[in-house]
Amino acid sequence: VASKSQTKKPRNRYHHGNLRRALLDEALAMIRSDGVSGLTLREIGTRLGVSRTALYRHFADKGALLEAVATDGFRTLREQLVTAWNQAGHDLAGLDAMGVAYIHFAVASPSHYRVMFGGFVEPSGHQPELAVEAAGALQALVDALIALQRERLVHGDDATTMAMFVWSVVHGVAMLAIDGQLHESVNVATISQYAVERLRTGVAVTT
Amino acid sequence: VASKSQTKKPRNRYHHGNLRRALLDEALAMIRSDGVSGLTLREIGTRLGVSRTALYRHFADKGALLEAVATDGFRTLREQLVTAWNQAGHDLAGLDAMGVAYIHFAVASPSHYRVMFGGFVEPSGHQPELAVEAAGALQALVDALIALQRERLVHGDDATTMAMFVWSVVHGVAMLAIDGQLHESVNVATISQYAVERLRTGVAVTT
DNA sequence: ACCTGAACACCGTTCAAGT
DNA sequence: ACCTGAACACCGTTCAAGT
Repeated sequence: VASKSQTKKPRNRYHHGNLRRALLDEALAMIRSDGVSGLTLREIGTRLGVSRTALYRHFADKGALLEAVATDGFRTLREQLVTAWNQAGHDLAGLDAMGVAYIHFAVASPSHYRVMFGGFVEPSGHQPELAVEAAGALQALVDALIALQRERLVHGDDATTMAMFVWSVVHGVAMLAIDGQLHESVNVATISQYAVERLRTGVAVTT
Repeated sequence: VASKSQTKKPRNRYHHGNLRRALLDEALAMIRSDGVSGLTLREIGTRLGVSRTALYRHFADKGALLEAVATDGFRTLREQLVTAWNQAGHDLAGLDAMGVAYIHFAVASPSHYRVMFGGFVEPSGHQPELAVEAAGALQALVDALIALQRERLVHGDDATTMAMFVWSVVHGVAMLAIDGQLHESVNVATISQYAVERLRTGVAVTT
């Protein structure tokens, strides 16, 4: 733990301990406080006590930095989905928990979430890592649905199609919540609960 | 019609026929071809053969221009939703048609759609026109659901909550499609159809 | 190998001045 | 009232030069 906290204030050192990680963390902090449009490469350098151009040793350009931010987000999202699924038990309640966890992630880190889905990164990009992490987050959902299918708890439809649908629902709720587009009479908790219930009704096998 | 096409190439005129409308149209054209990040106020002025600062006579700043673009988008979206609802007949098939029309609008004009939902405009803004148009688009959906409730075709749940749920689903599908996040084995038509069907299952009264 | 400082091209916005 | 040209502050990025 001590060796990691060492990289926190690395001033007056020619060789930066782990500049790439520090740049990424600072970018995340700036995005969180000032939004995506408030992120400037120059300010990152200033805050880290490093030249404005030092960043280019670790990222090709601003787009590559945002790509790394998005990749980091998908990794975190997958972890939280898997945790929710495991903690709730591998049943329909687990599916509910994943939906809630998904929306919670987006609402808790709206700007980070927007970098992942706001069109800032090209999905057809040559960087495979982003695609791998994004696919991994979706796979957590597919795996859960397959497990539920095995126990005859959800329809036997194509699992990937079902997963895309479930993802669409929680993604839609999350985006509307972030954008402040939810009608005043319908708060996040209400619509989340309603969505999860209707999701279950639409997907689960009626006994 | 002739009087409108007159504003198309208004060069060498001190008094511009309808500069505000021309600025908005040019902004839409630039967004469509180059994306939101490709929109620059300077280029708009150049293309219209007008000073770079002429725009500030009609819009407070770039944000106000984007706000107008978003407002325009919500107005078009509502029109297309109402048209779909009316043409398909005021029944469950009409609800399907609205869902398809919604996704079609987003996929056909991805950058315009992103301005409406990409966090570029503050929903808490002092400009009431944007909020009015956004609420109007949602209202088209609420009205349809109320009509369906009257005929006992959908559940008697709170219509606004139901509308927010339906909106979330089509919004989620649309955003994932625009972002290119749909899994390769699931194209837009497939997930749209699946979503509309599951939506109906989740919302309709089971006879 | 990694970092620096100056420089370049570009942008949104302001403002005194024109008609 | 509406528009213009010059100017200001800011940004991403490049590049020869340093250690």
